[in-house]
Amino acid sequence: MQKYSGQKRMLVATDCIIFGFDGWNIKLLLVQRGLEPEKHKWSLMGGFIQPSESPDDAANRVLELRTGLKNVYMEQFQVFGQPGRDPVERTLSIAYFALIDIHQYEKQLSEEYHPEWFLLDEMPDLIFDHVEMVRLAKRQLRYKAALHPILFQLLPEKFTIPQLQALYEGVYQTKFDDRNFSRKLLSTGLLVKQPEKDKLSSKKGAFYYKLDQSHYEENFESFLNLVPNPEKFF
Amino acid sequence: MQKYSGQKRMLVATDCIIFGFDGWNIKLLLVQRGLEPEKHKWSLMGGFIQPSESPDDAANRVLELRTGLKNVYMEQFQVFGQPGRDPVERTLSIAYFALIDIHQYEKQLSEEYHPEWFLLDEMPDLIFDHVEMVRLAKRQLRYKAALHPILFQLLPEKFTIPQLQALYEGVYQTKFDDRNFSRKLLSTGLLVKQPEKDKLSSKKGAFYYKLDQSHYEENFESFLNLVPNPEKFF
DNA sequence: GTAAATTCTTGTAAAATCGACACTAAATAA
DNA sequence: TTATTTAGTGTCGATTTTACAAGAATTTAC
Repeated sequence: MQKYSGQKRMLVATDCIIFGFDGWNIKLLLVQRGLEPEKHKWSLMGGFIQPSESPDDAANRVLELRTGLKNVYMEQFQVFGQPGRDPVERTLSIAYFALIDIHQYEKQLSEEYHPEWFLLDEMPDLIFDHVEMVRLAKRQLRYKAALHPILFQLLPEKFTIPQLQALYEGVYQTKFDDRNFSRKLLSTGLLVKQPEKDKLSSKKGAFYYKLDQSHYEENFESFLNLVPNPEKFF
Repeated sequence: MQKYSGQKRMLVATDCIIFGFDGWNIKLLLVQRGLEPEKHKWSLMGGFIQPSESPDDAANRVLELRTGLKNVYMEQFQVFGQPGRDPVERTLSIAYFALIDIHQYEKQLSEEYHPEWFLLDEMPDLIFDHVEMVRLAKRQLRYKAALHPILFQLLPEKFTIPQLQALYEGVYQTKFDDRNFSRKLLSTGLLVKQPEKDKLSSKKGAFYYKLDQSHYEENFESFLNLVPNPEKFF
């Protein structure tokens, strides 16, 4: 194999900010780092890109290895590459954020790395520049979710409108008008009403809905307006 | 220096899709590749990241080296990292797009690498996966410009509303209603009217405007609506 | 077993925004 | 002086958004 001479190679990793939603709060999945330096300190889930892998492959492999989950919504959002960010040696990190249904995860939990969920405002100190990664991932999540229906990925297959609203309110840390929210949501045509109600979280009970999958994929690019004045939140 | 053992290092480059606007059409600045393989074939402007540089530093250095331009609007938008994308050896590329005032460029042109401007639909074959990079950069440009006032970066300091409209029409390959466009634009409060008119491109002459720089920076995150039904164009 | 309480969902009306089209104004060319 | 071109403002109806009200389905309290 030919080589480009006189150039310095470097390690490249992926790190993934994994968001989950437990019905009340947004959470973040963290692990304790398994190797020196900073061993046992909390960290995002990451790993080095292998020779046969694309960055997306690597991010998916790491996610599956650590959580057992496949086919997760994941999006590359930024490269972190300050020369000194990893004190051991020059390492570039491609940051992803992933959205998973927290309950689906609990069943498939991989025990080996004992990951834990943290509330966003109870996050421990993280290694390297991971705090900054989380900050930008939150920002990116707010940005993207203001325009596109990605937050559905955090809910189970069947969910109620009040659940979805609680999720939006968690992401934007504010209250929305219930009446307008549900009407806007239904007018998108993304939801398919189910015959059953969820009777756990309220007296009256709210009907379950599913995503209209084909409609969802077709209209993923078009802009929603579930969040009034989204620029206020960036 | 400690090392992570058992991991494969790789080359990391930046490639930059440079957009310009000549008053009528959007153009792309390309160079002929200076090293084997594919020497002399057309290519985006790129270069390897050096040990002391962040990816942003590298992208700016390459841009200045090739065009003489500093302080250019530039945005990282995607990592390209398929294992076989560079046949010589594993190379990751962090893709940026840049927006420059084509006339300002012409004066500072660096002759060494004889770059050339190409119309988007008269683009030559490019090396590696650069055609795909350009495709995604165009898409990203349309996406971002539908929401945020980035296209101003392609115009000189003083410009007219019809010029700006021509630019938007070039990006989206469509006609907008002149009357609605200018009214929307003025209502953003981003523009400061100048006393002089541009008398070159029309009989009546259109007033020059400048960007209100502080207003521009403050409101960069808020969403515009200069492009009706933007989702149609993605 | 009835009334009160909770909360999900549909209604309504005012306000703001958007888009289609008309028209005026400024300058030049003939 | 008149015709021509084109920049920019006006108007109005349609649509969308927001704020606030009321109705409907349950469950709990007594």
